[in-house]
Amino acid sequence: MSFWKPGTERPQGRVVDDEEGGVLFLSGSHSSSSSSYGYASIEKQRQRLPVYKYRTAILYLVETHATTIVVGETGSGKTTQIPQYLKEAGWAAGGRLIACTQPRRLAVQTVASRVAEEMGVKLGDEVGYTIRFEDVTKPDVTVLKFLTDGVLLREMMDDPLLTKYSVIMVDEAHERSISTDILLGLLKKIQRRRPELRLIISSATIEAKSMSDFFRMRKKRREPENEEHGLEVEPAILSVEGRGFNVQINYAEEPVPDYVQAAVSTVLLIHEREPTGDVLLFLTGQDDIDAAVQLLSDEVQTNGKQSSGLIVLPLYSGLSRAEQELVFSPTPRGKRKVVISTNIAETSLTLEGVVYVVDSGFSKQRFYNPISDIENLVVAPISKASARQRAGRAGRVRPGKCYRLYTEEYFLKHMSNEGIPEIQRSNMVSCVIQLKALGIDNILGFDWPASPSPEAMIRALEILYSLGVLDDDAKLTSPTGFQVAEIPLDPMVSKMIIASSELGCSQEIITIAAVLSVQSIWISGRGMQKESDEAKLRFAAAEGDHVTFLNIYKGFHQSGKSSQWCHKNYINYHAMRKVLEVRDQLKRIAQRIGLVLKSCDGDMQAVRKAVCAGFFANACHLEAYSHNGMYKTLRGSQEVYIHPSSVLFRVNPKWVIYNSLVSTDRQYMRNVITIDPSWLLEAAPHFYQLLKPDSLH
DNA sequence: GAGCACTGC
Repeated sequence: MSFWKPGTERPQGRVVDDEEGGVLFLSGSHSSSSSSYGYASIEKQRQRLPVYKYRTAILYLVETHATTIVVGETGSGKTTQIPQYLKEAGWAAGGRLIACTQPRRLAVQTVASRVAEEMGVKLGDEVGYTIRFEDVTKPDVTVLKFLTDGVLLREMMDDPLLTKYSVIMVDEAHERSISTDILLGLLKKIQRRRPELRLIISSATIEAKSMSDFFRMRKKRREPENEEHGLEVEPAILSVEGRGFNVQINYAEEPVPDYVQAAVSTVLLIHEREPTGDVLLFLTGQDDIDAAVQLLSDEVQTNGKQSSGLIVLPLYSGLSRAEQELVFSPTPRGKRKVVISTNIAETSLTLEGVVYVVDSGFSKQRFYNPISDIENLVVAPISKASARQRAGRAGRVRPGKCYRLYTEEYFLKHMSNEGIPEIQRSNMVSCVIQLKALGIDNILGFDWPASPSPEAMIRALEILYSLGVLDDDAKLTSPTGFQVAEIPLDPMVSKMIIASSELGCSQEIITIAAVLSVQSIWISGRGMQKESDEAKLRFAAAEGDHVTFLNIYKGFHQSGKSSQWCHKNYINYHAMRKVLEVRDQLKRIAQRIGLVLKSCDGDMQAVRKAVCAGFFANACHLEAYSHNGMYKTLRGSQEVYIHPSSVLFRVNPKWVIYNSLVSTDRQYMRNVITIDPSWLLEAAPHFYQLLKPDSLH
């Protein structure tokens, strides 16, 4: 094991043990084995959670502070217990509600049902939840409401001050998702108008200090509003220890030249030298993972003796439901499971039984370039916070070990403390329209927990202006702007839907919008390319991918929404169910905002014009001299190609519009449709007026 | 002839 030096034993050997270790939030004492078996009443179990001994403190802080920040590691029980404490203390009296937000739907559902169970009530009565497509609450009965932060943002459109809530707990704030950040910015504004509202920001990392700075109330001269309420303006910070076990950290002695290879060797070393316990290996994406699975499987084949007993399983979101579920099956006696995963296992999924974590130090991250208006997925180094989170995955059942495929020096000196918040890595178009719809006029002056770049904001304003969603004063136009804001999709898609109402093809366009909003309706898999491609040809339309989607939807509908039909045609049944759900929601919204639901009965010109009305900015022209299918974007003369998965691949029509770009070695257009260039001037005269008329021929 | 980290309304 010369490649590795033994882990540097830190004080208490905790996961959160680095140079900032002693700061303020780490309570040293924690029970290392509080899990016990056998019967215990729910009440006893609740009292055994680390958060229980802070119950009085938390309630006191919430009573006396506008904002309370709770730093708690996984297993502290904060998410399930704090809402119950608040209810027990009377915060839900008088028809008020307590809200607890989560970034993900699954978490909302599981936490809500757990809390309902602990309280001995039926889910949907006193304890309920709301996620997109599912509202499991009862008016005047539900007092504890769990919801995604996105849903709470939507609720603000009807009730900007969130008047029915007495306390709002924003959980997992350290993940810094876009909707969490918007929510935090808006909640800060609400606090000024509603000093009686209490906020609890719950986070797993030590970033609490910057969060505290953000929520510090400025004292206004002459009107010490909050002092009248007897509230502290300074947020309170409380730290609750977790219930994880010690994780011993090991670093690479030297930087590794190839992390996939190093990861595979490390897994084999663990298998050879360490006692039983499953291994979780973090890589960046499907390519890495498939390569590692292959290398390990080869090893098992050729070197059977040492590596027998290894069960190697890949895990990423693109896998089918059944393939994903394999990783949760219990490891047979005498075997060792190795799960090779993307970041999905860092936050979204929890694997029990993991004792060893191998961390490559990388993940795929989205970056947005506001100059080219292109979002890219890039393999980038993770932050210290992520590294700790990954390591913690080894300490859920018993003390574990984490092998970092980078040096300690690299960790200490070169890794950033926190990742870049998503809002600084994304296109801001949806964000801007949401704020506008909530009446925030001065978008550029909005007080964010982390500010997006001015370039990204300006680019978003430009795009929204060209869509006719914002006017010269950057106010929402009526009705288009307000309608776009009501539709929970990218504004370009929303604009397409609105245009389809006038063009008489809204039934078709709503179907297309629903298909575009799911990841992929095709079954992916390396072994079945050929069959899958042949199936695609059965639906292929000369106009392009959007019309092909219509053909598929029609076939699915005519089959009676049959899963066998999907299977036969290499179409993902679950994705199609999702399409139906989204389509239903869009239909309801369209009716509510006064759009005409109408079918164009096969007039695909209307459909193409509607696509044009939303996506005119993505128009491309085939280069005349090009023999390899090179297109240039009209707007920026960017070099782009039709993606091989498109039905128009190798067809290469002269004029196309794409739905999105995928950047690898080239820029590929995904989901492409043919257009007539004269429609561009019709759809967006202001946008294309500078182009010479002859350039459109 | 290529490939989609992960969420969410």
